[in-house]
Amino acid sequence: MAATAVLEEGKTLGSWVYDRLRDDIVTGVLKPGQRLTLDSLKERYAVGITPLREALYRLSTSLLVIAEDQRGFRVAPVSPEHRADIMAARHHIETLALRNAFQYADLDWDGRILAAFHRLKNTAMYASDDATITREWEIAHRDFHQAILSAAKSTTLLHFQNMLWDHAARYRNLNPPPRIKGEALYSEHEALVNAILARDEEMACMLLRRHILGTAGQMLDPAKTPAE
Amino acid sequence: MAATAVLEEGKTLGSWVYDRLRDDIVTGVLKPGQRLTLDSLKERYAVGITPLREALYRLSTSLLVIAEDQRGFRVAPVSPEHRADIMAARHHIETLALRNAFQYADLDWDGRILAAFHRLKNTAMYASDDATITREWEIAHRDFHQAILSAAKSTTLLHFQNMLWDHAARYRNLNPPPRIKGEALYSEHEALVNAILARDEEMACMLLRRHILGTAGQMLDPAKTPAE
DNA sequence: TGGGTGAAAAGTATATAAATTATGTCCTAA
DNA sequence: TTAGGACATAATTTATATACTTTTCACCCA
Repeated sequence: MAATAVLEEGKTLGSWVYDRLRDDIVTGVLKPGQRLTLDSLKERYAVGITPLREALYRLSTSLLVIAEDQRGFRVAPVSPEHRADIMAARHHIETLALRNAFQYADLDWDGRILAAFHRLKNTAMYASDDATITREWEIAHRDFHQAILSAAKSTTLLHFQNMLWDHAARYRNLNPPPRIKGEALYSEHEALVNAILARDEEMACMLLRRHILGTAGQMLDPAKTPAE
Repeated sequence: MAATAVLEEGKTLGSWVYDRLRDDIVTGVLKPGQRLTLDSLKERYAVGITPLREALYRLSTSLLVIAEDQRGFRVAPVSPEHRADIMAARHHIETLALRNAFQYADLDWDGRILAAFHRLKNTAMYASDDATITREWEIAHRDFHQAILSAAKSTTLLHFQNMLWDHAARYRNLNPPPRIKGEALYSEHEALVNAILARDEEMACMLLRRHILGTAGQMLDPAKTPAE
């Protein structure tokens, strides 16, 4: 099971297993609400208990893991309400970060956006089974959205955006949008790029909002999965 | 130096030392940028290295501590720019949370606000030296602001607000506002309470903004310490 | 059925060992 | 003489193994 990821130079086992755990939670390999016993994780990742605990505590602060004193750890549960809350917060935070980015707009920003968009549109979104999202697309997608906000100077907002992204990505992976919707994403991303290149801040914010929250109809039903 | 705080039933040493560390960082006992060697902390708090590391990693996710692989931990540094960023983010997040709270306004909310305000206004802000803020006021102040937002249902925004509060409180403690400014706080808080009781959302948001960011003159100089 | 008991499982903390980073000295070369 | 680099040593961080505590759960008895 364990990916072949290798411990990089200068990194600690704790950081390595932190990345692995976050990844497995976000991709849904570790299920929401699932109990995370140290013994099973120790075996799964082939590391000692100490780095494991350290990684789990780190994840608990970003709410991907729930830690309870004397009772161990479990994957954070999911719910339609929590999903709606995450998406709403993400919309607010990313809008703020985008407006912040517009204040420092320059050609480098445009360049990063164009490069990330180029990669994104040339990366397949669905795996051969048509139901799961590929890892490559997931990475390209994240890089694209980070490029969009990369001119922003507010490290605090960017840190929050980062946290929220993991949660949003988890919901997306747990319930991937239908293929038809997936194809609409291309034009949504493209429109966003064009609005930014044209320095149309209001348009860009509006498009980002729609992109995150989906259309009005979907917003009313928090159980539905809006596009990403 | 160590407070007489005692380990509660059901709590772990790790959680206890986490609270102590956060407290010592926020109150400025542990200085910004200061190196946190495990040996010195082990001695200071009289706990083993394992719970210490777990606590430090938790604090690193909320950016109060910087953790670097193989190089240990240090207290997060401060700067006028970071301070301005924290205050701006706090203003944004708390405004969003306040608007969220207004959606669920009810008499219980009013009651919590009145009770918290009553305690706050009857708690001394400055210690006998006139230069440091008392612990009691700090707690009452935090409780008051949490009461203001307590009707909000967005757990995500409230979580961010919580993180930001610690950072803001640290800056406040590192450079306490002058006594004259401190006395103006009473009326600022009171006006906020009145606006909420009157269900005047726009007024409340405006007052909260001014409360967090201070007056226009102070905003121009990020080195200045606006009121809280 | 319901509650207590005890064994097993799981979490927590310490001490120890291993690996990495930082420090300081000495030597060489300009 | 001094700047720079290599080496050895000390300090520190990281990881493991082990001991200890708490929780969980199945079982038994009332």
